[in-house]
Amino acid sequence: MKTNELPQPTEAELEILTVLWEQGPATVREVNDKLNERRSDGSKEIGYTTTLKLLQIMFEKGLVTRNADARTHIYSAAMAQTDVQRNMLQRLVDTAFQGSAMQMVMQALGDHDASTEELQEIKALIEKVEQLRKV
Amino acid sequence: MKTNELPQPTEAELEILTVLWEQGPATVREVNDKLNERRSDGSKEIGYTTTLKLLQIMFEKGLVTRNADARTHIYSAAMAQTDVQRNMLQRLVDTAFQGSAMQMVMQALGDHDASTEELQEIKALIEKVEQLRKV
DNA sequence: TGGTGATTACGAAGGATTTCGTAGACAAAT
DNA sequence: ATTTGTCTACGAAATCCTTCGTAATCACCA
Repeated sequence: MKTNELPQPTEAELEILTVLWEQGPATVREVNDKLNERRSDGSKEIGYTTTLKLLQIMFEKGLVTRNADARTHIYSAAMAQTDVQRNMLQRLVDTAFQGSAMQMVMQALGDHDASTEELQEIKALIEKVEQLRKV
Repeated sequence: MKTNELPQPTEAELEILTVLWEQGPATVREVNDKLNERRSDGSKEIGYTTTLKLLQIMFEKGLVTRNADARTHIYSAAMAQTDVQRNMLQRLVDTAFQGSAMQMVMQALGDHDASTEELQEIKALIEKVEQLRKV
């Protein structure tokens, strides 16, 4: 397992991590079931051994930990969801927005319909930052 | 060339598109040179035929167009930078933020140091949206 | 005890991405 | 005309990701 590297989960790995973040520690069977539940669309079912193999690889990469005391192992996400989100977002900003996070934010605000509450929340955050800055 | 599909440029493809967006239409040689210029780090130089092959593949995918009138072809980005940014951002929001663009915005605002001007810009945008909503 | 079902480990196939070597065509210069 | 250099096209190697089949192991229970 490499040290000191940012987690760069792939598409399938991110799906599994999302399940673990939502459900907490889980067995392969539980992860696989959840994965197929949220696949309500017509897409093909994911085989059990596919999920198993992915979790084994993720374990080697350090993306998950596992408790192998019992025969049926229990897997857990190795890092907080917000940390992974932060890294993925940073990567997108670097590669697609030439490092300009604000340009990205402007685009997101323009494209998406924020609720009144969300806009208030963002304004509040901005004002908090501004207050901190004035002092 | 497939129709009606969202552009999903890979890492290397995005780098090439960025060059084309910055420079405008360019030859393989020009793209390759720019690619290696911006690689100021210690990473290995990209070979000419590597860039050529990528542009040929991108042409087949419809990511770029080309003028093949002359022996030396001229390549252009097939879509606007903002459109590609929009798609990539949407994809990240869907996969990593469970579709919550606002959660993503909040995280970006929290993580990055926005300048006072940028914060003003964002506030102005929010207020514009709110005004539109009141009417 | 012997069979049934679940679990892990392993390997490998298939596809996509990135890389580059080589061959053939063409143009300019000597 | 021959050489030299640049360009395109093509194929293929190396790597990664996703998928699953198979074999071995274990637990349970009839």
